[in-house]
Amino acid sequence: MDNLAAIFHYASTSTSPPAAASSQLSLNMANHYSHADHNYNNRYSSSPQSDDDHDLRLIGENRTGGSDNVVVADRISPTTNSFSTCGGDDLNTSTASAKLNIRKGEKKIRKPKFAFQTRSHVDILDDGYRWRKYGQKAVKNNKFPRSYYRCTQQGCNVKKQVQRLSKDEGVVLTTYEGMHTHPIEKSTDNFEHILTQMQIYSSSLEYKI
DNA sequence: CGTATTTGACCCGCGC
DNA sequence: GCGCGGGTCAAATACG
Repeated sequence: MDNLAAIFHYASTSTSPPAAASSQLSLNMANHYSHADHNYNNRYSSSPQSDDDHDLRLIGENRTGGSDNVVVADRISPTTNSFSTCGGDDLNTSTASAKLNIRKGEKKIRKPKFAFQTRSHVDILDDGYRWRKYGQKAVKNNKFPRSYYRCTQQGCNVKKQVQRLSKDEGVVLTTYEGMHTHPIEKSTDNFEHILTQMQIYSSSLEYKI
């Protein structure tokens, strides 16, 4: 999970204020994809294909405008090494946040966005949160539509976009926007649970030593 | 019957 | 100003 740690570090050192919120968001992201990893592998563990050993790779930061930045990561198969780096082309962030309305006297504040490319056969990766779909749009130069989701938790304004790349149909690009204001919903049988148990176990070991 | 999804309309920013 | 593309709304529909 070195790459995941790299993403965490990268995001937490981004210039988008406030740094604390950014750090927490990136931590959320790490949680997200820990879950995605776990569920994905569970779901396809019986698959004869062996390209389920994914790696999450940070492929750059897409910064447009003042404070709108997108951390783009890429989950690749180390066996085939066949990831595409078309995130910059297909992720149009110049207008993605244009709808963030400004009321009178308010300054335009763009939330940081974090995008991940995931090599997956399914569009919807189970990241542990409950999402409600509120829109779908055709994307230019892409035969697959982009889906828009909002976190169903009341008061939590986190959004995500999911789209499959037409350049590489095996790659799903997920863009998160905002920060969850609540704990993850699924509490059992997920990677975070396992991680927690591991931490408890390791700390108890330290205690014994 | 309550909740989630679908989908066309609408809004907004941007480039020409 | 106009058209285009992206993002959101909300009524209709589907689903459990």
